[in-house]
Amino acid sequence: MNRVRCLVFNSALGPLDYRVPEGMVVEAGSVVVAPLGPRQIIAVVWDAGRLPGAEIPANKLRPLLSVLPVPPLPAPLRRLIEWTADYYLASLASVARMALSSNGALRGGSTVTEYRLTDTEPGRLTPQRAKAIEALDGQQATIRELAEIAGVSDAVLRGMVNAGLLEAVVVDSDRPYPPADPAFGVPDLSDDQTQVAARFVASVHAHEFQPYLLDGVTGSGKTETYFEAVAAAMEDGRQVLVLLPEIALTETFLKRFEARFGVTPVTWHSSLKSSERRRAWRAVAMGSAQVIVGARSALFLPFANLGLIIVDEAHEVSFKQDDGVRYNARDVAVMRARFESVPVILASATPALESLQMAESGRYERVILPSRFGGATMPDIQVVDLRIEQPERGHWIAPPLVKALKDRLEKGEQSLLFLNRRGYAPLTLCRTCGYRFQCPNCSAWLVEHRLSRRLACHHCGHEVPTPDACPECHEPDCLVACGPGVERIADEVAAILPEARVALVTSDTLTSPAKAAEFVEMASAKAIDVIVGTQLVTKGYHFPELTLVGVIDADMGLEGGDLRAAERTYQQVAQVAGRAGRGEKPGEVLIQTRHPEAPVIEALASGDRDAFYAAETDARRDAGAPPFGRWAAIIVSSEDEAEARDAARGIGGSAPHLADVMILGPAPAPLSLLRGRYRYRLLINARRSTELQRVIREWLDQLRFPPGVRVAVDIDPYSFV
DNA sequence: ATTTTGGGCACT
DNA sequence: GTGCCCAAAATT
Repeated sequence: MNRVRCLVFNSALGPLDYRVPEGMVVEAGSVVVAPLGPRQIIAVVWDAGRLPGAEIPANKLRPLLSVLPVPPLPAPLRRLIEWTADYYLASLASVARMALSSNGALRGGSTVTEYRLTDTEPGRLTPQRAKAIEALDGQQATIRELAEIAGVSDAVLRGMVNAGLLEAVVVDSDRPYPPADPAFGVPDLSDDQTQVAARFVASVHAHEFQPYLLDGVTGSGKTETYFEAVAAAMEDGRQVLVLLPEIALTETFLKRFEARFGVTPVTWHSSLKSSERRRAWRAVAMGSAQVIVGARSALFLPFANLGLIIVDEAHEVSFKQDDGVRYNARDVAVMRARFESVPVILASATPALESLQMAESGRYERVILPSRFGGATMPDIQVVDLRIEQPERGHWIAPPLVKALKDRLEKGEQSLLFLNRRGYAPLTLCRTCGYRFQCPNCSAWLVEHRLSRRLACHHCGHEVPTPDACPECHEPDCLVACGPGVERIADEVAAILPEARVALVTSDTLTSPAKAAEFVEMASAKAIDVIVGTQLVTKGYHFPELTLVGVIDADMGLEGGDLRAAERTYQQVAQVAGRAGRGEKPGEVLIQTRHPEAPVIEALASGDRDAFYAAETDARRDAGAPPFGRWAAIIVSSEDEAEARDAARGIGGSAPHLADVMILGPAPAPLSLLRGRYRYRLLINARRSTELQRVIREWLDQLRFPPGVRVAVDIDPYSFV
């Protein structure tokens, strides 16, 4: 009797056993179709003996229906799925779902129909058709994509197909990607870079697990250095995974890759079209995709033959996923490298304290790129005390920064103002009655977006057009914007420097790769004098003519519900400061703050990174925070406020009493209402030696909750929200 | 998660 | 007895 245990993608179901029918060949990792009641589901055959559960009598087993034409999920990926589920207290099903996130990829051998312009001489053209012909020269894509490129509706293109102006080309959706050439654009490296690269290359060839912490300031050439390791893996015929925070996955990065390897890499991120997703997934699984550059979800791709993992900007908090399975891609990347027996490079100018600690303890090898490449010097950093240098009422740029901006404009140099807040103003209220615009689904204010004339919730996406009158007292023209957002700062710059060309750079303005490219083009052509931007400008863009960086509010990050607020502020300001003076002219950075005496601000001002890390290390040790202690959060949510509260109290009431585990709460979560769900939270602080996951699992396993209540566990949380 | 089953209840 | 609603059980 040939029975197999399978993992199904439904968290409410445990592993299920099936019979393998005569003539069917399966192995661990095979993706199969199985019967479940009257339905057919997709399942993965798992390694015998690795999933718990009682054996079902043989006469109850139903036979598997078929094996899908994809390579079996490799063993290292199966181990990674198990580890991730176990460590983050998630169900195997929810983790496995991430590994098979491209459902279309599972059925093989299909084609897509793409279109391209024919040589047919067009007769008289409608304006729309002329526009399309202009834009689509040399392009080949599906109708929908072409419509996007040309900026016309798909009806226009379908008309052109009928008129013979466009022709159909049937394309194999499994067609291979063009090969990258490790010898294409070999750069001249500095001595430091050469040495570091040589270690990476040796590790790649040795094909053994070794985590590296690649520590080097912005502009020290980390990317060029790890590209040599990428080239080494290519030469060995092995695949490479490069993980980037979503916002750093820019045209700029892809261009640098292309300059080095002759082709753009295969990308993996949330906005891939389903056909691209499918092609990439299959190419990864077949081993034909050499390099995948992707956001955190790329970690769970079924690499056939992985040789190296790189996590760039490894300190980035966005590597921590905060919905669904709450995993930290940086940490999971190291585990994947371990299961794959390959080196992993964590690159950052401002490493996370946890990573430095791992290097300290010898578990990671720290390699340092000490200086800026090409002789550029570090910028000069000044602190502007907002309590003394007060901006005008209703303004946020203090006099010293105003002066510096004017000075740069006169010299024809570029400036960058950084404020990590989208929109015009974070709060809108009525001057007459005091009404405040709040999200109906979340305990958060609606942020005014003046460009789109809307009030928006940044947590759930709720939007309303900005009204003219107060919805409460109906008084017209009584709404006041409170506080700054980047749009408001851009207005302020325009008022101070009427002749300056100001560019606003946020996820609201750079909505497509084309717009991002246009911005980069204008910035390098010096058609922009002042860039006002959010987090987005701190990543992936290189402005050689930029000599002034202004941080509008360095205190903002310190207020939020972030367990690592000081560290994040340090990283964010250091990153944006690193944008200044990357060319030949030296850079200057002005940091506006109300707390110039805060250790993080002092460290930034003096440029003394080690002092900051030392102070932060002490603070964390005292607080029992990572890496010296462990945190976890239990978040209880329900659409019914009382139900959520009761469930949270039930959890609190049955908390284990352990000497080295401290439990705080339950209390309403900082965002006590989020996307229509009321939230309560318990925090658990434990010694590092504690088996925190086991404690929580045993604690929660004995409890039962009403159907509408969700209980989520966040291991090593970042956000206190 | 989705489907099936079965109990309780009103109505014929 | 039948239809209907809802909760509980089963799904391998």
